[in-house]
Amino acid sequence: MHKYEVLATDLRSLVATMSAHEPLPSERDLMVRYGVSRATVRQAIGRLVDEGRLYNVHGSGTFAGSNDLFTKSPKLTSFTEDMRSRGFEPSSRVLSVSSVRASAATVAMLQLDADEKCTQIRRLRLADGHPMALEEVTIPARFLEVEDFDMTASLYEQFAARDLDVYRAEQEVQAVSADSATADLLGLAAGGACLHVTRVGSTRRGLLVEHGQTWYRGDRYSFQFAVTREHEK
Amino acid sequence: MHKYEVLATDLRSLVATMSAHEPLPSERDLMVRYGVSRATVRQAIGRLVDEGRLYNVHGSGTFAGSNDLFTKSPKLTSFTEDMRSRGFEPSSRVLSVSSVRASAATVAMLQLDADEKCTQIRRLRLADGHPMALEEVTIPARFLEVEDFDMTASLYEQFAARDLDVYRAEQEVQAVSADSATADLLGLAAGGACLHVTRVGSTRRGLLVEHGQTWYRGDRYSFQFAVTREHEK
DNA sequence: AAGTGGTCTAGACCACCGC
DNA sequence: CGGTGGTCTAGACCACTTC
Repeated sequence: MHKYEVLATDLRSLVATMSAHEPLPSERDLMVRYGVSRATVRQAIGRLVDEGRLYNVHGSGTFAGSNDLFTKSPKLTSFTEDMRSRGFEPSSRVLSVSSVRASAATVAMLQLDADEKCTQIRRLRLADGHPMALEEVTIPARFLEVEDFDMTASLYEQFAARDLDVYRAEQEVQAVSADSATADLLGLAAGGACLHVTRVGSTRRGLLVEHGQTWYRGDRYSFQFAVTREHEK
Repeated sequence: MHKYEVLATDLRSLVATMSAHEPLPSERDLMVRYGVSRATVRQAIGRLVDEGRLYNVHGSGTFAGSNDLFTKSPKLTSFTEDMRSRGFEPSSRVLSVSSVRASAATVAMLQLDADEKCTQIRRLRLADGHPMALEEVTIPARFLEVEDFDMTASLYEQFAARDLDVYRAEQEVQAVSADSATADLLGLAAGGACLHVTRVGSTRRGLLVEHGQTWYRGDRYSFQFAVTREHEK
């Protein structure tokens, strides 16, 4: 455990007890209190600023953030983590596991050879036993063969076991009307609105590992995140 | 212009000429080349990592990222900026500017007093002259009075003129079916899918400035962003 | 073992804010 | 003016990868 992590953890607790716009002790104050250098203090504070818990005002101080609603910045989460954090108990029903040749879209997204063999998994994702999303994931077979897929384990665990941890994903979100097959599976009226998410997952080293599509029930699922302006002021 | 910004700009150009997974010169190399300290080099590189242009591998090096499609992290943009970056020419048609009492939702979102007077603006947003989104923004009247709203200027410019630059926004995205009035305005079939975005905008100091709702045409608008795992490894 | 990024120190000066 | 955060330096040692 590094010093800035210890400090960041401490500050998180401190900030939790503070009200909005209340000032944090100054950086120079914190460095003597914790017996660390200012760079270390700043690294810890920077972390909390990224999390939306603090904000800096040049020349004035560092202050507690204002919103406790959904302060978090967007993070890569699995369906399981996502549902747990929303207070649902996740489960899933595997609809099919098959060997397919990559579609043109997958070839482009994952930069594959034309018609490369892939493993495709379709799952119905449930929250507290009710359909929440329909998911289709396509993975180059050289990363995961059909016969190696373990229906009882999470996909990301299986990636991790192969040293293919998905670290970064690019997502595209769109509103669509459910076709009848999708609506059926999700328990939605035909033509009901769905949140359609396309995802390309890659490892920390940029290896493109998975191409996923998910259709979330529009009436049960929403997606939250914070955005900021890039320029500092 | 600070040194790390100069370096970051230089590195952005360099990275643009590199192919995926190609190694960047080492940090120690860059510090002698540019005559700066290692901390400065790391600040510049850190910036580019945040932008998705580079990634670090502890013990091995820093490398060019892999995707040129939509590498950017989510940023706060105005409709105007958003459309321009997609290659459309934005315009808008003001539907109404009115004085309203804050709805329960707005009161909660902006932490207002009950029934506080607000200015509400409804606009149809166009891209290349075609309807793209319907937008409704509610602003406490103490920030912007109805009679002070300038229909010819951008809303964010008017905020800026009052030192109320929106720096951070929390958004919630959902798929909904358009009601008939909305569908009419957007030129959509009744019940067509819309991307519904709720936004709470705040200044750098956390002052809650605006509560907005936007309905984007599902068939013309999508929303892209990258996410990463939070833990470093 | 050599080279890389990750953490950390103990300073310094600058830019900005509030009194 | 004093205090604050923002930038920068010139080191040091650690952890990790590669050979």
